[in-house]
Amino acid sequence: MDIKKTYSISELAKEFDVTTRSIRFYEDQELLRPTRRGQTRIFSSKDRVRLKLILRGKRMGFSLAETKELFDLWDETLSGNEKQLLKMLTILENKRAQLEQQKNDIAQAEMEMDTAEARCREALAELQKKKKQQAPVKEEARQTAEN
Amino acid sequence: MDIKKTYSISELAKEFDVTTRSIRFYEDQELLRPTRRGQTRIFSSKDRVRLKLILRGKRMGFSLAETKELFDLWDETLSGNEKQLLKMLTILENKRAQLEQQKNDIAQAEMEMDTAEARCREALAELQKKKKQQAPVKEEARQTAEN
DNA sequence: GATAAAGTTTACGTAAACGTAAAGTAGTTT
DNA sequence: AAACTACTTTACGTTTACGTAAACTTTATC
Repeated sequence: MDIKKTYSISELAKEFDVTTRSIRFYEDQELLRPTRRGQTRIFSSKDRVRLKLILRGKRMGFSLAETKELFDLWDETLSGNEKQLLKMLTILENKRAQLEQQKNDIAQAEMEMDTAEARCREALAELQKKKKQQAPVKEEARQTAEN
Repeated sequence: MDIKKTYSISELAKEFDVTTRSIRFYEDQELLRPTRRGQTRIFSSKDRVRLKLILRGKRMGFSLAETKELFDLWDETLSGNEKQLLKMLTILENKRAQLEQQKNDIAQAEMEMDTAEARCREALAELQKKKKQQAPVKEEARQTAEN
């Protein structure tokens, strides 16, 4: 199905640029459930997907506990009990609200960064003007320097 | 001219739903710089804005250190040194890249939540069908119960 | 068969972001 | 004046998410 069936710990660590320590920690917290050959961990492509989700969750500001809760809930829905299904739906709604908030936050931040950048560029332009007054440059030289 | 000139610590705490402990911590970390009347803190509307920014930063997954760095850099640009201005511009570019990443993450998450929700609803529909088969209900009764 | 390479467990350490007493001050209400 | 309220400082405690070192095993290579 996927590109590959199993992965070693360092393969995953390299691919996602995390330490093996982190991966072991995620297993300890029961976010990953690798099998074993001897004492060596063997990760499935499902584990790989989960790792990807964990890291995306982190970038979005989710704690490992939150992510684990989602994983567990999702697993429970697969053995479809009605109560779990309904709970999952409400949690999904909550998460959606969170995402909306984040989108607003990002939009705001982008606007403020626009004005901040504009002010920076203005200030820089001012400095350039002063420089020119102090040390005016011949036209020919300026043309090449502006490149 | 804002709504008000100064704020007490508990006013801000209430407005933004944080503890006074947190606000004092932010001051300790030099993200806020309230003045004092005696030993009592007095927050300006600038502090209020910064608090808002701090909290938004947190929601976006920024550490207090990151936010402080931005504050400090911004302050330095106001006393416009060229080097600082250029540094600010490059940092702004980095932040923009971060925001792009976050927007991608959010979009991905939304898609996956869509499919997750769909599966939940399907599973629920299946359960409803089984229920009906086990205990079929009279039409009239169902009509009112469905409300 | 020595040695390196990649894996393991155990366990103490750490940075961030507060929580939570404890104990004191300053103003103001009864 | 006693009590209440809002504020303060000091300082130790806690959770999260790993870092880091020490001391093995297992497997591949020279």
